[in-house]
Formats: sequence, structure tokens, C-alpha cells
Amino acid sequence: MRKRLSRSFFDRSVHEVAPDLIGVTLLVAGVGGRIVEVEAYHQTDPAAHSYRGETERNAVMFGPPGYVYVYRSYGIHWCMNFVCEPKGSAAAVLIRAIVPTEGLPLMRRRRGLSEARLLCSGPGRLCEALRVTAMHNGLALDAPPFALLARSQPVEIVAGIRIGITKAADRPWRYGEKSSRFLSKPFPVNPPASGS
DNA sequence: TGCCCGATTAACT
DNA sequence: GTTAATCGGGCAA
Repeated sequence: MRKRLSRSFFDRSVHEVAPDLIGVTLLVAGVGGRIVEVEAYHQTDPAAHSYRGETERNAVMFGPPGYVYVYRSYGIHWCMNFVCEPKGSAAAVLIRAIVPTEGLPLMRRRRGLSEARLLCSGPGRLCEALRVTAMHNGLALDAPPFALLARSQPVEIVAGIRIGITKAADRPWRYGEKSSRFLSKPFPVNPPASGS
């Protein structure tokens, strides 16, 4: 049995926690898979929901680490974050993609798709597959229905700029498993020594 | 109060 | 490549 992450795992800089989450298995009511893509956000970051202070929506971000912040994106989708750093930092990691491994039939039914690669490759997609909604906002990560299982294998991690934002768009706070086929978008590769 | 924009996605041309 | 779906936050009036 792999080690379960405790809430103290998240009581560190969001820039340490974010890459450490790559390779961790995320389960919601037993359904989920291995995290392959995340993004870090911080109160001092103009792109973060917490940048302009606490509101009803982002209140969980201002609370203690190790809790789930779920918000509605574009009025349609749900997106899931893990709160990091000591209470008040208002920092969180957006979970952007996982490799679906547990509960595949359920995820396929919820998504109306058969292709595994598209089940959880994107923050809105994975919330639909894991059926994460506003009812999960504010719940602790070390208690049911959540389970976080430590890496069982080393992973090769790459960083890049975040996706879908316009403010502070140049900060390289997106982290992912190198060359994973389950990323929401591939990370840019270094240009070959010669070629187009 | 009204308007614009956004940590997205799928279905278009 | 573009666009619709749909709603909370932020800001101007």
C-alpha cells in the first residue's frame, strides 16, 4: 500500500508542492489516476483568484493548507485546486490533468467518451470525470472522498508557462510529467540542433 | 445596475 | 482558425 499524503504535505511553498504533486495518484470516491499536469497560483500573482483579496468564492484559498478549492470556470466547468502554504498565503495548485487509471468505466460514462486520453486531460474534463463539483469545495484532502497516494516511481518533471491566462502570462509555473500523452497541451520541446 | 472578462471545452468553418 | 455556452467578480457610471 502506497503512503497517503497528509495535509502537512501542502504546508510548504506552492512552488515546491506543485512539482511534487506530479506522479501522485488522486482518487475521488475511488475514481481517478496519476497527476501529470498542475499550475501554481499565489496571492501576489495577478493571475490568481486571490490577488484582489478574499471573496465568497475564493475563501477556501485563504484558509489552511491541505483543503480543496473548487470554482466554476466560464460559468460551465468546475476546476479543482489544492490549497498550499500557511493559512493566509492564499496560494493553491490547479490540477490540470491526470492519467485515468481507477474507475475507467465510470469516467467514460460521465464524460460520454471512450478514448482514455481525453477523459481527464484538462481541468474541466478531469472534474467532470471525477464528478468534482461545488459540494467538494472546502473539504480536506486527507479524508474521504479524497485519497492522495505518494509516487511509486520517479518521474521526469518539466516546467513551462501557464495556459489560458493573460495576466502574468510569462511565469513558468506550469509543471508536468515530461512527454506524457495525457497533458492538456504538450510542453514546448527544445528546438532541435538543426531543422525547421 | 450594466458591462466586460475570464485558471474552459466542444463544435464548428 | 473561430464561436457559443453561461455566470461570478471587478469596475465604471
